[in-house]
Amino acid sequence: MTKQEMTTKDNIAVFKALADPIRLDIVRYLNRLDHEVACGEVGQAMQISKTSGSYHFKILQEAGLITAHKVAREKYVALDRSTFDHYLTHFWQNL
Amino acid sequence: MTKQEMTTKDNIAVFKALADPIRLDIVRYLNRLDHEVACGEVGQAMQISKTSGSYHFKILQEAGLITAHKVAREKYVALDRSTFDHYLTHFWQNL
DNA sequence: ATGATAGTTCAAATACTTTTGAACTATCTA
DNA sequence: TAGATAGTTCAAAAGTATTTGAACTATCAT
Repeated sequence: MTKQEMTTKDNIAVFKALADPIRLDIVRYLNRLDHEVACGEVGQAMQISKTSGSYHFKILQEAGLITAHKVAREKYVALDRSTFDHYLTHFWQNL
Repeated sequence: MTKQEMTTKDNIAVFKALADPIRLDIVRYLNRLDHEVACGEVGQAMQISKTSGSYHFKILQEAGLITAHKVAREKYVALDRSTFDHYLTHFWQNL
């Protein structure tokens, strides 16, 4: 996706995803660890149910804030720092 | 407010404020103009009712994203770029 | 003083987000 | 194969956010 193709929609999805205390905690956790972690481990650390975890990871993923890949039973997630950089760090450039 | 006093709450208010298409449009408008504008002018440009405008400006103001001061009947608003810089541009430092 | 303009407040209505538990798929371990 | 574990999906319930119109305050112009 090029800069010219950026829409308000993308922007909004990113800010919506970050506008929640649980999801911001997940982001903090993944940032500290700085490597792939299974959803279950994160969910336990956040003390949320697996259903709630599944919901929040989906929102972060759809906003492009995390990458995910499944290995057998487990889904490993990590921050996609390029998305943070694009929409936050370079906010004024991409507004 | 010092960096040490930053709470999740502030963070969330900023992201919530930006997680709305109308408010993001207001931010774009104020960014382009880059000077104080009366709420009414912005509201007209956004094609929203004055009640809706009042609501959205309040949310932006409470998040610290705009400054406002009243001159007689009119309320003039402008972006508070330091808040954007703090929470967006320097996101990782203040996470 | 009267009438218009800028903005706020309130409460009701609508729309959207999040949580919950049960049922489900797929994988693992014994 | 049976039972456990990781995660998803669904629908209902609960919780929030947004819009609306009417009533209001304060200022402005005649």
